[in-house]
Amino acid sequence: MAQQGRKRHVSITDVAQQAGVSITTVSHVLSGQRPVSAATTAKVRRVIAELGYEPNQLARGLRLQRTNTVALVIPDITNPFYPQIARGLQNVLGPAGLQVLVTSTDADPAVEDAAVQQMITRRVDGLAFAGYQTDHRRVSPAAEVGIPVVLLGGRTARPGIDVVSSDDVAGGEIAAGYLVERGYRRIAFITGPGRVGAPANRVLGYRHALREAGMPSSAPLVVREEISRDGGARAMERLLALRQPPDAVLCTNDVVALGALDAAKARGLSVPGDVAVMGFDDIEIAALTTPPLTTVSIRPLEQGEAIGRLLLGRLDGSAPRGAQRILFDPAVVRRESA
Amino acid sequence: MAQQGRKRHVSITDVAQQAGVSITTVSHVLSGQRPVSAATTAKVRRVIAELGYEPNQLARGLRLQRTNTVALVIPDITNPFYPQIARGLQNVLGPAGLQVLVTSTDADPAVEDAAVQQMITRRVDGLAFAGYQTDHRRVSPAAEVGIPVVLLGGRTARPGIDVVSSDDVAGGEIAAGYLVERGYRRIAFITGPGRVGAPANRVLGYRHALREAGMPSSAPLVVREEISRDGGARAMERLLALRQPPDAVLCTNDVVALGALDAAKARGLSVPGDVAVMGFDDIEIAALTTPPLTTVSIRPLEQGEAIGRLLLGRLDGSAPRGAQRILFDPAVVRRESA
DNA sequence: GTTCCTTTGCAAAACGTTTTGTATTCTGGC
DNA sequence: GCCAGAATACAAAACGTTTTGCAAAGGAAC
Repeated sequence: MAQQGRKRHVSITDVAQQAGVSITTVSHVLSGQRPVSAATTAKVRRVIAELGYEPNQLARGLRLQRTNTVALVIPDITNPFYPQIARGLQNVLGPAGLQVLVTSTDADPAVEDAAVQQMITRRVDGLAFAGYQTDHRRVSPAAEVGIPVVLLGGRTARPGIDVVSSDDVAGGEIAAGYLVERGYRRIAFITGPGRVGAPANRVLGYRHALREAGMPSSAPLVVREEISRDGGARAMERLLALRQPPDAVLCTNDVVALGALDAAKARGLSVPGDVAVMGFDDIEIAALTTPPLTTVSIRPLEQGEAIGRLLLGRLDGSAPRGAQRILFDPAVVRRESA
Repeated sequence: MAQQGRKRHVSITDVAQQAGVSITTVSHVLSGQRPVSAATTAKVRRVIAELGYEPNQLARGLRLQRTNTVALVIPDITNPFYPQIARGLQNVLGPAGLQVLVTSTDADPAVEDAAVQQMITRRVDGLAFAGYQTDHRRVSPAAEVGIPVVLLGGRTARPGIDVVSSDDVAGGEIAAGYLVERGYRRIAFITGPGRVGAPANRVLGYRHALREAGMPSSAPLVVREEISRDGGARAMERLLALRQPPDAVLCTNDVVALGALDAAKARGLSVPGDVAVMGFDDIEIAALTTPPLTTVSIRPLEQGEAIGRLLLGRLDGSAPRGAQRILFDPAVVRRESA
């Protein structure tokens, strides 16, 4: 019987009837938009409490042209990066009464387009979008009808669209800088085969930092391998076999670092005593390796919060006219491997 | 300018005007609810395409009393279990045109109640709810107004509310059965201090399986420790110090198993040669330990899908009247540690 | 006692759909 | 040539709000 749901939803009309006033008056009591006498206010409030009335958000949205809903369109909620984004978003949007509609697209452009379209028909108040190679064309239908859009991880500036992204170049610099500071003299980098995207940018930052420090950062020290645990192990073996092996190695992500750790262990080397290892991304596993992995966090939670603030700013009109681009400096998470 | 969004939303009225027909006709063309002449149909369709018209889901929902939205209320989207649920849910709901509204509550009853209330005012078509100690009272306001509800992980039968849950007792049985089958003769269990919930049920299943196999499953072999990596290590040390140490140990979850692995390694024992180790939950890390951890998956993705199907069944009325309770048998994920 | 504000409450329109009842036109049978 | 019935299109109501324009009532000033 609880299941049956015989109880009808109570509407503003019910309240008005029960209180013996017009729905206008009820609305005004609720919004304070126009003054209502104390007596009437009290009566209406009592009835509202008795009946447990809550305004229908659908009708409200239709009238107000505002749904208090924000869309989050991402490649895959199952990738641990995005739940953090979602959480950050909710952290700042929730207190403002907004809720989050999430869709995973598997980074398929057709699915992405459909999702954006779907969100438009639902009249979401804002859209946070992340693709694989985040492309502003995916979201332009939303932007065109005036929905505030924030792109996550866009590589380059977009025409008039806000972007939140982690600064991978800075990340490479920061990581390398940390190692330099800790006294390592020969710092290697294990990266992927590609020449674009986060891995490439991290190498860029690494090179820059080492150049500044007057240390070598090229040829034998930068090794390209498949981005995987095995790839990391193979790369590490190559580095350790060098005539002048590195005393520290930076890995383009934590999984690769895991492989590097494997290879070092296989050679009987101690980490960080014989060779330091450092990763990127601070995935959950990083805290659980032996030794626990020193890594660089790209602060997804804060990125999510930044997206939320950006959206909120657009909604209440407090944001500047032009597009904003918020870059996050990654942060070193110091554990024991470096 | 893309940002400005001067383009107004196109409504059914615009289409009707442009096509020189009434909005009724446009609606009928779209729904096929009543026949419309071929000529008119063609004309209307052309205009719709030209204008890029898509019905406003808000207005639609208001009229139809159906929003094509399902709420997912969970403790924390950041806990890797729930994104899998979310994904499973979307997998079955998406093709039916439903979208998912997600909220994290941190398992705070006040927040949970607010979230459920919020979802009701949004007139979601269904509600999937998971709490820490999932309690049906949290969701009864929704059930009372006739919103189909599915509880995730409820421990006992609920009055008329569908439940999806993993069968922890069966999980314990399956895990222990697997070890028995592989020839282990002295099987221990590391569990938490509590006497209720998943850990306790797993122990129950384990006991049952061993009793059936005529093996010991009590006193020194079941050890209670804090559920953490360190706790796992301490428990394992106690087990290994026994006069008759076990040849296999089951851990109440993967993190505890990680600790057990640590302790075995510290003693210079090989896994699974000297002692086998097995976990529960199949978290991401499980595949990355050395040796990779054999564990038991509670199949969260499938649970999410089951929730979706349950909800869909309630929505299209194809479900039986009574409440359903779907229990998932966990599945052994065989790797190398046992 | 009239006039003029101020206070208080209501009626009606609008948001964008779907659906029902009805009016018009067409078709064919007689 | 008329009529029944089918085919086609439309007007209007309803979903549940918020907001604007007005009207009624009350009080103060003259």
